[in-house]
Amino acid sequence: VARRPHERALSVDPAAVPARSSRRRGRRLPRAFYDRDPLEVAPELLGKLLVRVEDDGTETVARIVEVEAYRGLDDPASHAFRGLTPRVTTMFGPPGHLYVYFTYGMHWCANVVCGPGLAPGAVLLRAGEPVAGLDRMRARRPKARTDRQLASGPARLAQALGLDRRHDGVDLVTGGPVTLRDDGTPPPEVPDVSTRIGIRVATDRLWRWSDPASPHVS
DNA sequence: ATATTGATTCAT
DNA sequence: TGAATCAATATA
Repeated sequence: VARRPHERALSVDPAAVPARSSRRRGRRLPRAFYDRDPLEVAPELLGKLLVRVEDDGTETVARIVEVEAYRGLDDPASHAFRGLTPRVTTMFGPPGHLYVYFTYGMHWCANVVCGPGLAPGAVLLRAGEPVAGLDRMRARRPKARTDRQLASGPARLAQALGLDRRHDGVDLVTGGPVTLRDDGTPPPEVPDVSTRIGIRVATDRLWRWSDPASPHVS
């Protein structure tokens, strides 16, 4: 039985249409994305969306504009370098989980655990551009005098999204309070590359990447 | 340039 | 049990 054009258009299954948030926020990154060396993953994280969903359903979203790679085996600056300790348990687990640590007596920083396999690597999320939930971010970061200061810095980013000890180990892939999404924005073709910040060892490695076009880099 | 702040780790 | 370390921020 032949269908008229307008009937065709109406034959789309509504259940096949992505949910609103999925359409707007793009697609969740699959496990395989993380299951690689952090040096490969890190620059590809630029442009991705870090999405925090609170218990009441509120979303705060930041676009990643600055990252640093840390490896375990051969990287003295990595928390995993000296082997498995209680703090770095998440880094030694499977890729695609969030590793959140406490530093300088007051700050939390969020990392993405990479691979390959159970190799203890991670990418530190150093800065983001606020995309949604700005009011919530401002409330969490009362000391930010401008919106640029909301998430430009690893501890600022974590604070803006309300990330702390509770989120260490959360799975970014299977759906939960924190996810990473690809809305089609490609990483910069030519990212800025530089040495990592705030470390005292292995300072010569060019393992920091940022978006040269973003004013939100730390 | 400097004060802040406390968990984590390793060495007694 | 104690000292050293620490992938930062805010204010001056």
